[in-house]
Amino acid sequence: MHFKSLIRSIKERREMLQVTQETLADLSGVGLRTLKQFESGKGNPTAETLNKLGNALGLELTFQVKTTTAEE
Amino acid sequence: MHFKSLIRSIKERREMLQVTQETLADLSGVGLRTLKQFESGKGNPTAETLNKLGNALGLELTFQVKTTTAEE
DNA sequence: TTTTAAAGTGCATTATATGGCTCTTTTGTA
DNA sequence: TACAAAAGAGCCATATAATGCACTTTAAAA
Repeated sequence: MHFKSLIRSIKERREMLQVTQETLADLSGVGLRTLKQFESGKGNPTAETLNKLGNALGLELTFQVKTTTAEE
Repeated sequence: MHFKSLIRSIKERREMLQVTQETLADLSGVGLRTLKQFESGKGNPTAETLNKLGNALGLELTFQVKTTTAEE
């Protein structure tokens, strides 16, 4: 699934800030169980949930125009 | 809700490309009913649904680091 | 090692997103 | 105006996201 990269962003940012899943769950208002699911590669988060997590980590969920440059 | 801006992106892009809701629904695989809901300001789309719509429109769902005014 | 905090999982319940069908409202055009 | 296409909304069945609780696994420190 595509949101894997979104979750990766969450996880990387969380770890960069040295915040535990539990703390992030508390700060964001997202259930710990839910956050664990995402970071272990499962689930299909809603925009609201992604926003909550993003807000707590200083990340903003956006649509970017895909520039058809080369590959990655 | 925050995903309003995401939906706005979808809608603006769709209209810019002169694609109807129905066509976008077909192209993206998202139900027409669901797309209508979003564009009329309701609902809480999942990452998967946002991705489907984004893919059909050349938009990519990403997390951006929030820069408060000046930073690098 | 042993201990312990953090992370991951199974199960059950509740809340809600999805999507088809149908009808109404809005909008653009002749 | 009138008409047709597009957009919006109500109803509702189904699928699944969110969540808590209890348990297991992992990893890092003592």
